[in-house]
Amino acid sequence: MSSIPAVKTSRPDDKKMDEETGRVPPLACQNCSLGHFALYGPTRDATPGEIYTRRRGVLKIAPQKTFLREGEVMSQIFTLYSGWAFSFKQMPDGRRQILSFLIPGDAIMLENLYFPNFALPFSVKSLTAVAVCVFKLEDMILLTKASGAQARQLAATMHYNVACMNRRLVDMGRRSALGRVAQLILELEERLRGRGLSKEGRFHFPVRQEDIADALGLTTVYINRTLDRLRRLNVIAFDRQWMTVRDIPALRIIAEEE
Amino acid sequence: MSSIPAVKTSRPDDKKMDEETGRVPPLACQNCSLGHFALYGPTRDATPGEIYTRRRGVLKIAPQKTFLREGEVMSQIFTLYSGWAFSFKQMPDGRRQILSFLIPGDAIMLENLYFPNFALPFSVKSLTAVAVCVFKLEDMILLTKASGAQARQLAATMHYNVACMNRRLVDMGRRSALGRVAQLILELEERLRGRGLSKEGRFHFPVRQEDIADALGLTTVYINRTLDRLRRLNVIAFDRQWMTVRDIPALRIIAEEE
DNA sequence: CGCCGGGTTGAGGGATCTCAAACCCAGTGG
DNA sequence: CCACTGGGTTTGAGATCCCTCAACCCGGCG
Repeated sequence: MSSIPAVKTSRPDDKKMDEETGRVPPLACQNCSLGHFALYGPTRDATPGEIYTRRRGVLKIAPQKTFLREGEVMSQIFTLYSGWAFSFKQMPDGRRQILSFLIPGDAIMLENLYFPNFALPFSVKSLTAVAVCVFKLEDMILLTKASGAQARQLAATMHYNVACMNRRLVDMGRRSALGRVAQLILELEERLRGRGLSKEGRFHFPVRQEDIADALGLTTVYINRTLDRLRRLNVIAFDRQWMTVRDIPALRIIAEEE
Repeated sequence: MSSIPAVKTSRPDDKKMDEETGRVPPLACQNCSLGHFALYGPTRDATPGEIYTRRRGVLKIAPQKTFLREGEVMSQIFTLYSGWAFSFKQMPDGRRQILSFLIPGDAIMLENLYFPNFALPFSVKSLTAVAVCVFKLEDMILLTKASGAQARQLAATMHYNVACMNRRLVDMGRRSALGRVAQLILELEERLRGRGLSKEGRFHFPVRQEDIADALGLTTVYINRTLDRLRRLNVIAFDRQWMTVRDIPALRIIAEEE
Protein backbone atom coordinates (compact mmCIF):
# COMPACT_ATOMS: atom_id res chain seq x y z
CA MET A 1 0.00 0.00 0.00
CA SER A 2 1.47 3.30 -1.03
CA SER A 3 1.47 6.03 1.54
CA ILE A 4 1.31 8.95 -0.77
CA PRO A 5 -1.23 11.21 0.84
CA ALA A 6 -4.28 12.20 -1.07
CA VAL A 7 -3.05 15.33 -2.77
CA LYS A 8 -4.03 16.38 -6.21
CA THR A 9 -1.61 15.47 -8.94
CA SER A 10 -1.72 18.12 -11.58
CA ARG A 11 -1.06 17.73 -15.25
CA PRO A 12 2.04 19.39 -16.64
CA ASP A 13 0.26 22.32 -18.17
CA ASP A 14 -0.72 23.53 -14.74
CA LYS A 15 0.79 26.99 -14.70
CA LYS A 16 0.10 28.30 -11.22
CA MET A 17 3.04 30.13 -9.68
CA ASP A 18 4.82 28.64 -6.74
CA GLU A 19 4.50 31.24 -4.00
CA GLU A 20 7.88 30.65 -2.43
CA THR A 21 10.21 30.45 -5.36
CA GLY A 22 8.24 32.18 -8.02
CA ARG A 23 8.92 29.23 -10.28
CA VAL A 24 6.24 27.91 -12.53
CA PRO A 25 5.64 24.38 -11.43
CA PRO A 26 5.89 21.29 -13.59
CA LEU A 27 5.90 22.13 -17.21
CA ALA A 28 6.81 19.73 -19.94
CA CYS A 29 10.08 18.05 -19.07
CA GLN A 30 11.62 19.31 -22.30
CA ASN A 31 11.61 22.84 -20.90
CA CYS A 32 12.34 21.99 -17.31
CA SER A 33 15.18 24.12 -16.09
CA LEU A 34 16.22 21.41 -13.69
CA GLY A 35 16.05 18.44 -15.98
CA HIS A 36 19.65 18.80 -17.00
CA PHE A 37 20.73 18.25 -13.40
CA ALA A 38 18.35 15.45 -12.61
CA LEU A 39 19.36 11.84 -12.53
CA TYR A 40 17.98 11.37 -16.03
CA GLY A 41 19.92 14.37 -17.27
CA PRO A 42 21.86 12.63 -20.04
CA THR A 43 18.76 11.05 -21.51
CA ARG A 44 16.84 14.27 -21.34
CA ASP A 45 19.60 16.17 -23.06
CA ALA A 46 19.82 13.61 -25.85
CA THR A 47 16.14 12.93 -26.41
CA PRO A 48 14.06 15.35 -24.34
CA GLY A 49 10.77 13.68 -25.12
CA GLU A 50 11.79 10.42 -23.50
CA ILE A 51 11.47 11.73 -20.00
CA TYR A 52 8.26 13.58 -20.47
CA THR A 53 6.43 10.55 -21.79
CA ARG A 54 7.56 8.59 -18.76
CA ARG A 55 6.47 11.00 -16.11
CA ARG A 56 3.44 9.65 -14.35
CA GLY A 57 2.33 12.84 -12.69
CA VAL A 58 3.25 15.66 -10.42
CA LEU A 59 2.59 15.62 -6.72
CA LYS A 60 1.96 18.77 -4.73
CA ILE A 61 2.71 18.51 -1.06
CA ALA A 62 1.99 21.03 1.68
CA PRO A 63 4.79 22.29 3.96
CA GLN A 64 5.79 20.22 6.96
CA LYS A 65 4.18 17.01 5.77
CA THR A 66 5.78 13.62 6.17
CA PHE A 67 4.94 12.19 2.79
CA LEU A 68 7.06 9.04 2.77
CA ARG A 69 7.46 6.78 5.74
CA GLU A 70 10.24 4.43 6.74
CA GLY A 71 9.49 0.83 5.88
CA GLU A 72 7.30 1.42 2.86
CA VAL A 73 8.00 -0.37 -0.37
CA MET A 74 7.57 1.85 -3.39
CA SER A 75 7.09 1.12 -7.05
CA GLN A 76 7.69 4.75 -7.94
CA ILE A 77 10.61 7.06 -7.78
CA PHE A 78 10.48 10.81 -7.24
CA THR A 79 12.36 13.85 -8.33
CA LEU A 80 12.03 16.99 -6.29
CA TYR A 81 10.93 19.72 -8.63
CA SER A 82 10.51 22.66 -6.28
CA GLY A 83 10.77 23.31 -2.59
CA TRP A 84 12.83 21.77 0.18
CA ALA A 85 12.48 18.50 2.04
CA PHE A 86 14.61 16.20 4.15
CA SER A 87 15.00 12.52 4.91
CA PHE A 88 15.16 11.42 8.52
CA LYS A 89 14.86 8.67 11.05
CA GLN A 90 12.53 8.91 13.99
CA MET A 91 13.29 7.18 17.26
CA PRO A 92 10.49 5.83 19.43
CA ASP A 93 11.17 8.34 22.20
CA GLY A 94 10.91 11.33 19.92
CA ARG A 95 14.54 11.91 19.11
CA ARG A 96 15.10 12.48 15.45
CA GLN A 97 18.05 12.40 13.11
CA ILE A 98 17.96 14.13 9.76
CA LEU A 99 19.97 12.21 7.19
CA SER A 100 20.01 14.70 4.36
CA PHE A 101 18.33 17.77 2.99
CA LEU A 102 16.67 17.52 -0.41
CA ILE A 103 16.66 20.41 -2.84
CA PRO A 104 15.17 20.90 -6.31
CA GLY A 105 16.66 18.47 -8.79
CA ASP A 106 17.37 15.82 -6.18
CA ALA A 107 16.08 12.33 -6.66
CA ILE A 108 14.35 10.89 -3.64
CA MET A 109 15.06 7.21 -3.09
CA LEU A 110 17.76 7.08 -5.70
CA GLU A 111 18.97 3.82 -4.20
CA ASN A 112 15.80 2.11 -5.24
CA LEU A 113 16.97 2.14 -8.82
CA TYR A 114 19.50 -0.44 -7.80
CA PHE A 115 17.42 -2.02 -5.09
CA PRO A 116 13.79 -2.10 -6.17
CA ASN A 117 11.41 -3.71 -3.69
CA PHE A 118 13.52 -2.70 -0.75
CA ALA A 119 11.82 -0.95 2.09
CA LEU A 120 12.54 2.73 2.50
CA PRO A 121 15.20 3.08 5.17
CA PHE A 122 14.00 6.54 6.23
CA SER A 123 11.05 8.90 6.17
CA VAL A 124 10.80 12.07 4.11
CA LYS A 125 9.20 15.34 5.16
CA SER A 126 8.61 18.57 3.29
CA LEU A 127 9.90 21.83 4.68
CA THR A 128 8.16 24.14 2.23
CA ALA A 129 5.41 23.44 -0.21
CA VAL A 130 6.89 20.90 -2.57
CA ALA A 131 6.28 19.59 -6.05
CA VAL A 132 7.68 16.21 -7.03
CA CYS A 133 7.70 14.52 -10.40
CA VAL A 134 6.67 10.90 -10.22
CA PHE A 135 8.10 8.12 -12.34
CA LYS A 136 7.54 4.42 -12.40
CA LEU A 137 10.54 2.69 -10.95
CA GLU A 138 10.67 0.13 -13.74
CA ASP A 139 10.66 2.78 -16.43
CA MET A 140 13.60 4.51 -14.87
CA ILE A 141 15.53 1.31 -14.34
CA LEU A 142 15.15 0.49 -18.02
CA LEU A 143 16.19 4.00 -18.93
CA THR A 144 19.26 3.68 -16.77
CA LYS A 145 20.30 0.45 -18.38
CA ALA A 146 19.61 1.70 -21.87
CA SER A 147 22.36 4.28 -22.00
CA GLY A 148 25.87 4.23 -20.70
CA ALA A 149 25.87 7.96 -20.07
CA GLN A 150 22.72 7.47 -18.06
CA ALA A 151 24.25 4.70 -15.97
CA ARG A 152 27.34 6.79 -15.33
CA GLN A 153 25.27 9.73 -14.22
CA LEU A 154 23.42 7.57 -11.76
CA ALA A 155 26.64 6.09 -10.46
CA ALA A 156 28.16 9.52 -10.06
CA THR A 157 25.14 10.81 -8.18
CA MET A 158 25.10 7.89 -5.79
CA HIS A 159 28.81 8.29 -5.30
CA TYR A 160 28.27 11.93 -4.42
CA ASN A 161 25.58 10.99 -1.93
CA VAL A 162 27.78 8.44 -0.24
CA ALA A 163 30.56 11.00 -0.08
CA CYS A 164 28.18 13.43 1.63
CA MET A 165 27.18 10.80 4.15
CA ASN A 166 30.79 10.01 4.93
CA ARG A 167 31.52 13.67 5.35
CA ARG A 168 28.59 14.02 7.67
CA LEU A 169 29.84 11.09 9.73
CA VAL A 170 33.20 12.79 10.09
CA ASP A 171 31.47 16.01 11.05
CA MET A 172 29.42 14.42 13.75
CA GLY A 173 32.25 12.37 15.10
CA ARG A 174 35.07 14.81 15.03
CA ARG A 175 33.95 18.39 14.56
CA SER A 176 32.69 21.05 16.93
CA ALA A 177 29.33 22.69 16.51
CA LEU A 178 30.89 25.60 14.67
CA GLY A 179 32.62 23.31 12.20
CA ARG A 180 29.52 21.25 11.57
CA VAL A 181 27.34 24.23 10.86
CA ALA A 182 29.97 25.71 8.57
CA GLN A 183 30.30 22.42 6.77
CA LEU A 184 26.55 22.15 6.30
CA ILE A 185 26.22 25.65 4.94
CA LEU A 186 29.05 25.05 2.50
CA GLU A 187 27.58 21.78 1.32
CA LEU A 188 24.19 23.31 0.70
CA GLU A 189 25.58 26.40 -0.97
CA GLU A 190 27.58 24.23 -3.31
CA ARG A 191 24.68 21.98 -4.17
CA LEU A 192 22.32 24.89 -4.68
CA ARG A 193 24.84 26.79 -6.77
CA GLY A 194 25.21 23.72 -8.97
CA ARG A 195 21.55 24.09 -9.75
CA GLY A 196 21.48 27.80 -10.16
CA LEU A 197 19.69 28.36 -6.89
CA SER A 198 22.40 30.33 -5.14
CA LYS A 199 23.45 33.68 -6.49
CA GLU A 200 26.63 35.12 -5.05
CA GLY A 201 26.28 33.00 -2.00
CA ARG A 202 22.72 34.03 -1.30
CA PHE A 203 19.97 31.44 -1.26
CA HIS A 204 16.59 30.54 0.12
CA PHE A 205 17.08 28.48 3.25
CA PRO A 206 13.73 27.45 4.70
CA VAL A 207 15.17 25.33 7.47
CA ARG A 208 14.25 25.86 11.09
CA GLN A 209 17.05 25.90 13.62
CA GLU A 210 15.50 22.81 15.13
CA ASP A 211 16.02 21.03 11.81
CA ILE A 212 19.64 22.06 11.61
CA ALA A 213 20.04 20.74 15.13
CA ASP A 214 18.51 17.40 14.20
CA ALA A 215 20.75 17.15 11.18
CA LEU A 216 23.95 17.89 13.07
CA GLY A 217 23.27 16.13 16.35
CA LEU A 218 22.95 19.30 18.43
CA THR A 219 20.17 21.23 20.13
CA THR A 220 18.13 24.12 18.85
CA VAL A 221 19.47 26.45 21.47
CA TYR A 222 23.05 25.66 20.69
CA ILE A 223 22.50 25.99 16.95
CA ASN A 224 21.13 29.42 17.63
CA ARG A 225 24.21 30.47 19.54
CA THR A 226 26.44 28.97 16.89
CA LEU A 227 24.72 30.77 14.04
CA ASP A 228 25.03 33.90 16.08
CA ARG A 229 28.74 33.33 16.40
CA LEU A 230 29.07 32.92 12.64
CA ARG A 231 27.12 36.10 12.12
CA ARG A 232 29.34 37.97 14.54
CA LEU A 233 32.39 36.63 12.74
CA ASN A 234 30.85 38.22 9.71
CA VAL A 235 31.04 35.13 7.54
CA ILE A 236 27.32 34.65 7.10
CA ALA A 237 24.10 36.63 7.26
CA PHE A 238 20.99 34.65 7.94
CA ASP A 239 17.60 36.11 8.46
CA ARG A 240 14.07 35.09 7.72
CA GLN A 241 14.80 32.02 5.61
CA TRP A 242 17.52 33.69 3.59
CA MET A 243 21.11 32.75 3.99
CA THR A 244 24.01 34.77 2.64
CA VAL A 245 27.53 33.51 2.76
CA ARG A 246 29.60 36.67 3.09
CA ASP A 247 33.04 35.13 3.22
CA ILE A 248 33.41 31.70 1.69
CA PRO A 249 37.15 31.31 2.32
CA ALA A 250 36.72 32.14 5.98
CA LEU A 251 33.79 29.77 6.26
CA ARG A 252 35.84 27.07 4.62
CA ILE A 253 38.65 27.53 7.10
CA ILE A 254 36.24 27.28 9.98
CA ALA A 255 34.68 24.19 8.44
CA GLU A 256 38.07 22.51 8.13
CA GLU A 257 39.61 23.46 11.40
CA GLU A 258 36.82 23.36 13.91
CA MET B 1 49.99 3.61 -9.49
CA SER B 2 48.59 1.11 -7.08
CA SER B 3 49.40 1.53 -3.42
CA ILE B 4 49.36 -2.06 -2.45
CA PRO B 5 52.46 -2.46 -0.36
CA ALA B 6 55.05 -4.96 -1.35
CA VAL B 7 53.87 -8.01 0.49
CA LYS B 8 54.09 -11.51 -0.81
CA THR B 9 51.00 -12.86 -2.50
CA SER B 10 50.78 -16.55 -1.89
CA ARG B 11 49.26 -19.17 -4.11
CA PRO B 12 46.14 -20.91 -2.84
CA ASP B 13 47.85 -24.05 -1.74
CA ASP B 14 49.74 -22.15 0.88
CA LYS B 15 48.68 -23.95 4.03
CA LYS B 16 50.35 -22.03 6.85
CA MET B 17 48.10 -21.49 9.85
CA ASP B 18 46.86 -18.05 10.69
CA GLU B 19 48.11 -17.42 14.21
CA GLU B 20 45.14 -15.41 15.37
CA THR B 21 42.20 -17.38 14.12
CA GLY B 22 43.70 -20.75 13.60
CA ARG B 23 42.15 -20.76 10.16
CA VAL B 24 44.05 -22.10 7.23
CA PRO B 25 44.50 -19.19 4.90
CA PRO B 26 43.38 -18.97 1.29
CA LEU B 27 42.60 -22.36 -0.07
CA ALA B 28 40.81 -23.02 -3.30
CA CYS B 29 37.65 -20.93 -3.37
CA GLN B 30 35.55 -24.06 -3.79
CA ASN B 31 36.30 -25.04 -0.22
CA CYS B 32 36.36 -21.57 1.27
CA SER B 33 34.17 -21.53 4.32
CA LEU B 34 33.43 -17.86 3.74
CA GLY B 35 32.66 -17.94 0.05
CA HIS B 36 29.02 -18.54 0.67
CA PHE B 37 28.75 -15.20 2.47
CA ALA B 38 30.89 -13.21 0.11
CA LEU B 39 29.50 -10.87 -2.48
CA TYR B 40 29.94 -13.54 -5.13
CA GLY B 41 28.14 -16.10 -2.97
CA PRO B 42 25.40 -17.03 -5.44
CA THR B 43 27.84 -17.63 -8.25
CA ARG B 44 30.14 -19.65 -6.06
CA ASP B 45 27.30 -21.81 -4.84
CA ALA B 46 26.12 -22.51 -8.37
CA THR B 47 29.46 -22.97 -10.11
CA PRO B 48 32.23 -23.03 -7.53
CA GLY B 49 35.04 -23.06 -10.05
CA GLU B 50 34.04 -19.70 -11.52
CA ILE B 51 35.34 -17.71 -8.60
CA TYR B 52 38.55 -19.58 -8.16
CA THR B 53 39.62 -19.05 -11.74
CA ARG B 54 39.02 -15.35 -11.34
CA ARG B 55 40.98 -14.82 -8.20
CA ARG B 56 44.16 -12.97 -9.03
CA GLY B 57 46.00 -13.71 -5.83
CA VAL B 58 45.98 -13.46 -2.11
CA LEU B 59 47.51 -10.58 -0.22
CA LYS B 60 48.96 -10.95 3.24
CA ILE B 61 49.09 -7.78 5.24
CA ALA B 62 50.74 -7.17 8.57
CA PRO B 63 48.77 -5.76 11.52
CA GLN B 64 48.28 -2.01 11.79
CA LYS B 65 49.14 -1.27 8.16
CA THR B 66 47.28 1.27 6.09
CA PHE B 67 47.11 -0.69 2.87
CA LEU B 68 44.67 1.43 0.87
CA ARG B 69 44.74 5.20 0.82
CA GLU B 70 42.01 7.72 0.17
CA GLY B 71 42.12 9.10 -3.34
CA GLU B 72 43.55 6.06 -5.09
CA VAL B 73 41.86 4.62 -8.14
CA MET B 74 41.82 0.87 -8.16
CA SER B 75 41.32 -1.68 -10.88
CA GLN B 76 40.98 -4.45 -8.35
CA ILE B 77 38.50 -5.34 -5.71
CA PHE B 78 39.20 -7.16 -2.47
CA THR B 79 37.51 -9.60 -0.20
CA LEU B 80 38.69 -9.88 3.35
CA TYR B 81 39.51 -13.51 3.96
CA SER B 82 40.84 -13.44 7.50
CA GLY B 83 41.56 -10.83 10.13
CA TRP B 84 40.05 -7.46 10.95
CA ALA B 85 40.42 -4.08 9.28
CA PHE B 86 38.61 -0.77 9.13
CA SER B 87 37.96 2.05 6.70
CA PHE B 88 38.53 5.60 7.89
CA LYS B 89 39.11 9.22 7.03
CA GLN B 90 42.08 11.11 8.28
CA MET B 91 41.93 14.84 8.88
CA PRO B 92 44.98 17.01 8.31
CA ASP B 93 45.33 17.82 12.00
CA GLY B 94 45.39 14.19 13.05
CA ARG B 95 41.77 13.68 13.96
CA ARG B 96 40.41 10.48 12.53
CA GLN B 97 36.98 9.04 11.90
CA ILE B 98 36.48 5.33 11.39
CA LEU B 99 33.68 4.67 8.94
CA SER B 100 33.27 0.94 9.35
CA PHE B 101 34.93 -2.17 10.64
CA LEU B 102 35.67 -4.92 8.15
CA ILE B 103 35.46 -8.58 9.09
CA PRO B 104 36.12 -11.81 7.22
CA GLY B 105 33.81 -12.18 4.27
CA ASP B 106 33.41 -8.43 3.77
CA ALA B 107 34.12 -6.92 0.41
CA ILE B 108 36.34 -3.86 0.52
CA MET B 109 35.35 -1.14 -1.92
CA LEU B 110 32.10 -2.80 -2.84
CA GLU B 111 30.90 0.48 -4.28
CA ASN B 112 33.51 0.28 -6.99
CA LEU B 113 31.53 -2.45 -8.68
CA TYR B 114 29.03 0.20 -9.57
CA PHE B 115 31.52 3.04 -9.81
CA PRO B 116 34.72 1.78 -11.36
CA ASN B 117 37.40 4.41 -11.83
CA PHE B 118 36.21 6.42 -8.88
CA ALA B 119 38.73 7.44 -6.32
CA LEU B 120 38.59 5.64 -3.01
CA PRO B 121 36.69 7.88 -0.59
CA PHE B 122 38.52 6.51 2.46
CA SER B 123 41.64 4.71 3.59
CA VAL B 124 41.75 1.16 4.91
CA LYS B 125 43.95 -0.15 7.70
CA SER B 126 44.46 -3.61 9.09
CA LEU B 127 43.94 -4.28 12.78
CA THR B 128 45.31 -7.81 12.86
CA ALA B 129 47.29 -9.69 10.27
CA VAL B 130 44.99 -9.87 7.31
CA ALA B 131 44.59 -11.93 4.18
CA VAL B 132 42.60 -10.53 1.28
CA CYS B 133 41.57 -12.22 -1.93
CA VAL B 134 42.16 -10.03 -4.95
CA PHE B 135 39.95 -9.89 -8.01
CA LYS B 136 40.01 -7.82 -11.12
CA LEU B 137 37.27 -5.26 -10.96
CA GLU B 138 36.17 -5.95 -14.53
CA ASP B 139 35.86 -9.65 -13.91
CA MET B 140 33.63 -9.07 -10.96
CA ILE B 141 31.50 -6.53 -12.77
CA LEU B 142 30.87 -9.02 -15.55
CA LEU B 143 30.10 -11.68 -13.01
CA THR B 144 27.63 -9.39 -11.31
CA LYS B 145 25.83 -8.65 -14.51
CA ALA B 146 25.81 -12.27 -15.64
CA SER B 147 23.41 -13.54 -13.04
CA GLY B 148 20.33 -12.06 -11.50
CA ALA B 149 20.97 -13.78 -8.20
CA GLN B 150 24.43 -12.26 -8.22
CA ALA B 151 23.11 -8.77 -8.87
CA ARG B 152 20.53 -9.15 -6.13
CA GLN B 153 23.16 -10.27 -3.68
CA LEU B 154 25.26 -7.23 -4.45
CA ALA B 155 22.28 -4.94 -4.12
CA ALA B 156 21.34 -6.49 -0.82
CA THR B 157 24.85 -6.11 0.52
CA MET B 158 25.11 -2.47 -0.47
CA HIS B 159 21.71 -1.87 1.00
CA TYR B 160 22.87 -3.39 4.26
CA ASN B 161 25.93 -1.19 4.27
CA VAL B 162 23.91 1.94 3.71
CA ALA B 163 21.58 0.89 6.49
CA CYS B 164 24.59 0.53 8.79
CA MET B 165 25.83 3.97 7.86
CA ASN B 166 22.45 5.50 8.53
CA ARG B 167 22.30 3.76 11.86
CA ARG B 168 25.73 5.04 12.73
CA LEU B 169 24.65 8.56 11.83
CA VAL B 170 21.72 8.27 14.19
CA ASP B 171 24.02 6.91 16.88
CA MET B 172 26.46 9.75 16.61
CA GLY B 173 23.81 12.39 16.40
CA ARG B 174 21.37 11.26 18.98
CA ARG B 175 22.78 8.63 21.31
CA SER B 176 24.90 8.81 24.43
CA ALA B 177 28.24 7.08 24.70
CA LEU B 178 26.65 4.09 26.38
CA GLY B 179 24.10 3.69 23.62
CA ARG B 180 26.67 4.03 20.87
CA VAL B 181 28.97 1.41 22.32
CA ALA B 182 26.06 -0.96 22.88
CA GLN B 183 24.89 -0.40 19.33
CA LEU B 184 28.36 -1.09 17.94
CA ILE B 185 28.78 -4.30 19.90
CA LEU B 186 25.39 -5.52 18.76
CA GLU B 187 26.11 -4.72 15.15
CA LEU B 188 29.41 -6.54 15.20
CA GLU B 189 28.05 -9.51 17.08
CA GLU B 190 25.29 -9.84 14.51
CA ARG B 191 27.60 -9.56 11.55
CA LEU B 192 30.10 -11.99 13.02
CA ARG B 193 27.41 -14.46 13.96
CA GLY B 194 26.16 -14.37 10.39
CA ARG B 195 29.55 -15.64 9.39
CA GLY B 196 29.95 -18.20 12.08
CA LEU B 197 32.52 -16.12 13.92
CA SER B 198 30.57 -15.55 17.09
CA LYS B 199 29.65 -18.48 19.28
CA GLU B 200 27.11 -17.82 21.99
CA GLY B 201 27.93 -14.15 21.92
CA ARG B 202 31.66 -14.67 22.27
CA PHE B 203 34.01 -13.45 19.57
CA HIS B 204 37.49 -12.22 18.80
CA PHE B 205 37.52 -8.45 19.01
CA PRO B 206 40.98 -7.10 18.19
CA VAL B 207 39.99 -3.44 18.37
CA ARG B 208 41.83 -1.00 20.59
CA GLN B 209 39.75 1.34 22.68
CA GLU B 210 41.22 4.17 20.69
CA ASP B 211 39.69 2.66 17.55
CA ILE B 212 36.29 2.33 19.15
CA ALA B 213 36.60 5.95 20.14
CA ASP B 214 37.43 7.01 16.59
CA ALA B 215 34.51 5.01 15.26
CA LEU B 216 31.99 6.50 17.68
CA GLY B 217 33.22 10.06 17.93
CA LEU B 218 34.42 9.80 21.52
CA THR B 219 37.75 9.67 23.34
CA THR B 220 39.75 6.67 24.44
CA VAL B 221 39.38 7.54 28.08
CA TYR B 222 35.65 7.84 27.87
CA ILE B 223 35.32 4.59 25.92
CA ASN B 224 37.24 2.94 28.70
CA ARG B 225 34.87 4.23 31.33
CA THR B 226 31.89 3.29 29.21
CA LEU B 227 33.07 -0.27 28.65
CA ASP B 228 33.67 -0.46 32.35
CA ARG B 229 30.11 0.61 32.98
CA LEU B 230 28.81 -2.10 30.64
CA ARG B 231 30.96 -4.63 32.42
CA ARG B 232 29.65 -3.54 35.79
CA LEU B 233 26.10 -3.78 34.45
CA ASN B 234 27.04 -7.35 33.67
CA VAL B 235 25.94 -7.22 30.06
CA ILE B 236 29.38 -7.77 28.53
CA ALA B 237 32.73 -9.23 29.42
CA PHE B 238 35.67 -7.89 27.48
CA ASP B 239 39.25 -8.74 28.10
CA ARG B 240 42.35 -9.16 26.01
CA GLN B 241 40.71 -8.95 22.58
CA TRP B 242 37.83 -11.21 23.46
CA MET B 243 34.33 -9.90 23.79
CA THR B 244 31.48 -11.80 25.35
CA VAL B 245 27.95 -10.51 25.28
CA ARG B 246 26.45 -11.86 28.47
CA ASP B 247 22.97 -10.40 28.16
CA ILE B 248 21.82 -9.55 24.68
CA PRO B 249 18.33 -8.36 25.62
CA ALA B 250 19.74 -5.97 28.21
CA LEU B 251 22.33 -4.72 25.76
CA ARG B 252 19.63 -4.18 23.19
CA ILE B 253 17.59 -2.12 25.61
CA ILE B 254 20.58 0.03 26.43
CA ALA B 255 21.31 0.43 22.73
CA GLU B 256 17.77 1.59 22.07
CA GLU B 257 17.20 3.86 25.00
CA GLU B 258 20.51 5.56 25.61
C1' DC C 1 65.11 -5.94 34.02
C1' DG C 2 63.48 -2.14 31.56
C1' DC C 3 60.79 -0.71 28.02
C1' DC C 4 56.56 -0.33 25.29
C1' DG C 5 51.91 -0.31 23.92
C1' DG C 6 47.79 -0.36 25.61
C1' DG C 7 44.39 -0.11 29.53
C1' DT C 8 42.82 2.18 33.90
C1' DT C 9 42.04 5.89 37.16
C1' DG C 10 41.66 10.70 39.08
C1' DA C 11 40.88 15.67 38.98
C1' DG C 12 39.55 19.64 36.72
C1' DG C 13 37.67 22.09 32.58
C1' DG C 14 34.85 23.08 28.69
C1' DA C 15 31.43 22.26 25.15
C1' DT C 16 26.96 21.36 24.87
C1' DC C 17 22.45 20.47 27.08
C1' DT C 18 18.17 21.60 29.83
C1' DC C 19 14.84 24.47 31.47
C1' DA C 20 12.52 28.48 31.28
C1' DA C 21 11.45 33.03 30.12
C1' DA C 22 11.36 36.81 26.91
C1' DC C 23 11.07 38.33 22.37
C1' DC C 24 9.93 39.01 17.50
C1' DC C 25 7.11 39.02 13.79
C1' DA C 26 3.53 37.53 10.61
C1' DG C 27 -1.24 36.46 10.78
C1' DT C 28 -5.88 36.98 12.40
C1' DG C 29 -9.75 38.79 14.09
C1' DG C 30 -12.08 42.43 16.14
C1' DC D 1 -5.53 50.16 14.03
C1' DC D 2 -4.78 47.40 17.79
C1' DA D 3 -4.91 43.23 20.75
C1' DC D 4 -4.02 38.56 20.58
C1' DT D 5 -1.95 34.35 19.10
C1' DG D 6 1.42 31.06 17.69
C1' DG D 7 5.51 29.43 15.68
C1' DG D 8 10.01 30.23 15.76
C1' DT D 9 14.16 32.72 17.66
C1' DT D 10 16.97 34.65 21.28
C1' DT D 11 18.88 34.99 25.92
C1' DG D 12 20.22 33.53 30.68
C1' DA D 13 21.64 30.38 34.38
C1' DG D 14 22.84 26.13 35.97
C1' DA D 15 23.67 21.16 35.16
C1' DT D 16 25.94 17.23 32.55
C1' DC D 17 28.33 14.69 29.64
C1' DC D 18 32.35 14.14 27.77
C1' DC D 19 37.14 15.89 27.18
C1' DT D 20 42.05 16.93 28.62
C1' DC D 21 45.97 16.08 30.98
C1' DA D 22 48.61 13.33 33.60
C1' DA D 23 49.75 9.55 36.37
C1' DC D 24 49.81 4.78 37.14
C1' DC D 25 49.23 -0.09 36.01
C1' DC D 26 49.97 -4.38 33.54
C1' DG D 27 51.34 -8.03 30.40
C1' DG D 28 54.51 -9.02 26.66
C1' DC D 29 59.01 -8.84 24.86
C1' DG D 30 63.83 -8.12 23.94
